[in-house]
Formats: sequence, structure tokens, C-alpha cells
Amino acid sequence: MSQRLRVRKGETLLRPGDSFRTLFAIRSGFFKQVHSMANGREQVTGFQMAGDTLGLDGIGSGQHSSSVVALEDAEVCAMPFVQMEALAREMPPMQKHIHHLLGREMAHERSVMLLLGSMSAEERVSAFLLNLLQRLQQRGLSASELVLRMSRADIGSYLGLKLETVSRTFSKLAAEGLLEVDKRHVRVVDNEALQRTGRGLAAA
Amino acid sequence: MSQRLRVRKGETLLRPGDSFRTLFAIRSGFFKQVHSMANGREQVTGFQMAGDTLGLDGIGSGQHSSSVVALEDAEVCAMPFVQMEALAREMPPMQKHIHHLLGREMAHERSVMLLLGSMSAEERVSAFLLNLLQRLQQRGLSASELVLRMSRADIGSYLGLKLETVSRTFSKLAAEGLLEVDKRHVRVVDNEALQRTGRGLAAA
DNA sequence: CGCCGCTTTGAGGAGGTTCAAACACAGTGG
DNA sequence: CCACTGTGTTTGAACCTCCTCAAAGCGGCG
Repeated sequence: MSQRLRVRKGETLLRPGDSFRTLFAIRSGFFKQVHSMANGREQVTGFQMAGDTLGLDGIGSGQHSSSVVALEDAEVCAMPFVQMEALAREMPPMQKHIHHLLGREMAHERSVMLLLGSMSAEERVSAFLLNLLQRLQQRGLSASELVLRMSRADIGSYLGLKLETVSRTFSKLAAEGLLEVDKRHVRVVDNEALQRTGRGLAAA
Repeated sequence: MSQRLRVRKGETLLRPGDSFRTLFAIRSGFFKQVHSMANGREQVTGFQMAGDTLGLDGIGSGQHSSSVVALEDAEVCAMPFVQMEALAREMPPMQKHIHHLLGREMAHERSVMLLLGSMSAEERVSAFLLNLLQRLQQRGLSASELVLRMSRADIGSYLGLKLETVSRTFSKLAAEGLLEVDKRHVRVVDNEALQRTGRGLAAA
């Protein structure tokens, strides 16, 4: 039922306007999701890694509304949505699964809304790191060390900050002894303090 | 299958932690949806009116994550979700309908993310008004005049601004000749200019 | 009338942005 | 091998938007 697909770093898997036909389960790699506004401005709305699902936007309209770009070489599984719907009609667990996926997506968007609506730059960056670390830990990786796959500009766009502010905030958190930062390599030194700062963002 | 329910102004229809069992279709009235963060801060995440659906959050976790409060006397239809799921298995149109509802909810949250992430106060307030007006128009009401059901504080919370900023922005838009504002009564004078300012937020 | 909730307006201050310059690093071609 | 270029990051200084604190106005209701 599902077909593997390779996506190279920098390539675009989905574009706004593409008709909604398949979901993609990420087997490996790292993606960013970018939305464009009517006035031309762009904004990163999410980062997806192995185990996450791509393409859920557009389930309502039948058209994708965002572009999805690989930030490193990746492999995905294409799952035709009509087949998933058909399965859902016969197997309630599949129906539950789809609803669960949609629920998670909505929960993520909600948590970003809260972050953008009421957190300071320092809180946003902390919450962002904690969220990434938690998701990496769920996948069996370190909970205190990570390599950022995205640029400062991408992080800033996602967090509603300018790239300079993101950079300054990393420096500040490092100066305060919460992190060690070297370009895209980040190590958490004081996890508790980081939690204290960035608490508020929910899971995946 | 569905049961009517009256909710008086100020009453809470759903609370965070309530188990997810039923969706509510609004027959009349006006609601706000409020989310709380781990750190105690609160934020309005949406306003719902007649024809909108309440309770879609919690479809993933089985628990509601927000409270829903009536901003005026209202009447809603309770629809047990297990029955909707059962129907969806037998009738593809019902399945489509559920997916459509979820898609709309996600689209709304996305549009608010974009608003919060990259628009100025003036743009946010304009986009907010345009969105409300559009939804009122879809319901057969005036596209140029409305009575706000929510306070400046609620608007501010929703738009990621302080209530004073919302008030000032209304005054500014009025001074520029785009609006006439008298407390909660708003009339659009220059719709084009308002569109020019607030474009970027998508539908419902 | 007098209180209370909501709104408006002002003045001052803080957090983020903007503009600019310098640095690090990888890839390229001479 | 090394200058050369391009992209991404860091840091500084000045500015601007929005926030904070404060006071006053409006309107409804007991």
C-alpha cells in the first residue's frame, strides 16, 4: 500500500496548491514546513523528523497550503489517502489513528499559537529547544545534545523572531550557563533552568 | 441523535480536562475558547459563532485542552462523537464531513500562527476585523458593520497584544478614516484600505 | 447617587528590530 | 595551495513598536 521515496537535502516534497492525495510518513531525515501569506511574507510553521507525518494540511480543502522542504537527505513513505479512508471505514483502529494524527497536528499548532502569543524571546528559544530535545529523546537519542538541522533564520521565522534575536538569545542562554552553543551544535548544561524558562510548549 | 442545550452568557461549556465525548454545533450565540499554559498564563485561541463547531480539540488525546465560554446567551446541539464515528464508517460523506471540520480548524490555527508570527498590531487588528466581518457576511449579516461580543482584553489575548494596544489601534484606524468605532460597535468606512492593511489571514 | 467593569489616553521604558560590520566555513577555480 | 566567493553566524548601536503604569472617562446597575 505504501511506497518509499527519497528526498534530497534542499528538495521540496510538497508545494502550496498541490492537490491533496497522499500522506507521507518520514522514515529518516528532517523537514521544514513553510507557509506563505496573501501579502507574500513567508513563515516556517513546523519541523518534522523521522516518525512524523507530512501532508496533513490540505485535508480540509483538498489542496496543500504549505511547502515542505527537506533539510537533510530523507526517505519517506507515501500513503494514498483514499486508501487510508477506505481502511478507516472497515477498521475502527485505522479511523482512530487518523483522528489521532490530526489531533496531534492541531495540538502542535495550538502550542505554537500560545508560544507566539505570550512568550518572550528567551522563553521561545528555550521552549523550542526543549521540544526538539523531547522529540529526539522519544526516538532514542540524547536528551541533552543535538545538532540543529535548520538555520537561525528558519528558527526565527518559526518562533516569530528575527535571526539576530535568535542568535543573541543563544548567546545569552550560553552566557547564563544553560547551554553550550557552537554554531549548530547545542548541548544543554542546566536542564532544570531551561525547563524553568521554556515551560509552556506542549508535546510534538 | 443530537440534543439541544442552552448556555447562558458567561457560562462555561467545556473545561480543560473534560473527557472528549461530544461535539457541539452552535445554533446561536457567541463563544470564546481559552487555553492555559503550563506556566499559568492564559490565551484566547478563537471565537466561535452560529454554524461553528465546538470541542474539536481533544480529538487526539481524548481530553479537552481548552475552556469554552459563552460571550452571549447561546444554544448548541450536542453530537456524541462515537455516533459520528459510527456513521462515518457507513457513510463516506460523514467521514468527509469530519475531515472537513478538522481541516477548517487546522486552517484557522495556521492562519493565527501566521498572524502572531509576522504581523504588526495594526495588521493584526485589521485582519481580525476582516475575518469577523467575512464570517458574519457568510451568515447573511452586514459586511461593514458589527458589534463586538468580546472585550478589548479578549481581543488582545487572541491577537498577542495588550488591551491598551488594541484600544489604541482601533483609535488609530478610526483616525485614519478606515473605521468608525464606538465602544463595541464598529463600522468599516474604507474597506479597501482595511483589506490592504489586514490581508494575510485566511478564512474561518 | 456611587460603585464597578470596561475603555481610552498619556508618558516613560523595555524588548526586539534594523542596519551594519566582522567573522567562520565550505566550495570553487586559478 | 591559496585567494575568492557565498552562505550563515555573531555582535554592536540606534531606533521603533509595543508594553507598563497611571489616571481619567464612560455607561450600566443597584
